[in-house]
Amino acid sequence: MENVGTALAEMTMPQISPLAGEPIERADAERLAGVLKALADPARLRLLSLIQSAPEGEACVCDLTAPLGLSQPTVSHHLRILTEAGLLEREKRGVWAYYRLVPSAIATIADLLTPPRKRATKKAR
Amino acid sequence: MENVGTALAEMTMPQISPLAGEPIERADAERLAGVLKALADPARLRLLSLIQSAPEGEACVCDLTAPLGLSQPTVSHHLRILTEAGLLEREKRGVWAYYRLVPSAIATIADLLTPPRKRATKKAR
DNA sequence: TGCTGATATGCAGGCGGATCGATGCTCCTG
DNA sequence: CAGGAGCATCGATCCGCCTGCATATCAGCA
Repeated sequence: MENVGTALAEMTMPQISPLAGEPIERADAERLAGVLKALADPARLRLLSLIQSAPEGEACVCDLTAPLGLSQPTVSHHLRILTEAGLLEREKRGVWAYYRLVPSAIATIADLLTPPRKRATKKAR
Repeated sequence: MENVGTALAEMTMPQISPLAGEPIERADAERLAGVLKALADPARLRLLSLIQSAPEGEACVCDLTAPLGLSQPTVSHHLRILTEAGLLEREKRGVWAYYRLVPSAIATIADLLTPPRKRATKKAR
C-alpha cells in the first residue's frame, strides 16, 4: 500500500458508499479498508487528536513523542502512515516538520460510513 | 479484544470525539481503534455492503460465501468479528443464521469521526 | 434414532504491522 | 566549517490476524 491518499480521492469522486444500495466492488473495499486501517490504531488516533488540539492545529514530532510514550522513530512511522493515507499534511519549517490534519479527508470517511438515508442527494457539505 | 460492542456503547454515551477540542485518552483511543479495526478489512466491508443490500436487509452465511470468494469458516469468522464489534446482529432461524447490520452503530462511528465544527454542542465530559 | 445440511470452532501456516535501537540526512548555529 | 538538533530510514524482533482445512455442534427430517 504505497499511496492511499490518492485512493481516498478516487473514492471521493465517484462517491462510493459502502452502505448504499449496491454492494461495493473488491477494489473499492480494499481502498476504503486501507484508509480505515490507517485510522484503526490507538497511537494514530491519539496523534490525530493531539495534532488537532494543538495551539495552531499543528504539531511537530518532538511535541508528540512524550504524550504518546513512544519512541521518535515510531511516532515518525505513524505520522508517515497517516500522511500517506491523506489524513495529515506535512510542512517542513527549518529543522522541524509540522503536521496538521486534512479536515476534508476525515469528513469524507465519515461521509462514506454514513448510512444512505442521511446522505440526501449527493455531495453534502 | 473480547467484547468491543460494549466499548462502542461506552463511547456513545460520553460522546467521545477524537477530533474535538481535547486529546483523547489512551483507553478511549483503544476502544475506538478496536471498532475501526473491525471495519478496516476489505472482506468485512464487503460483507456489510452485501448484507445491507440484501432483499430484506439480512443475509445468511450461505449467501455470502460465494460473492466473497472466501471459505465458509472464514466468512463465519468475519461475521463474528463484526458482530462482536456491535456492527451486526445475529438471529438464528432454523438451520440458518441471519445477519443484519445495526444502523446506529455505524452512524455512531461516523459521528465520532466527524470534525468538531459540525458538532456544535461541546460536551465537556 | 440416525442422517444430512448449515454454522461455528480449533488448529496451524503465513504475512503484515507495531515497536525500538542504530544510523543517515538536513538544516540551523556558533 | 564543525557541531548539534530534529526527523526519516533501516534492520530486526515480536505479535496479531487473515485464511483454509478439519472437526464439532445444532436443527430438521426420514
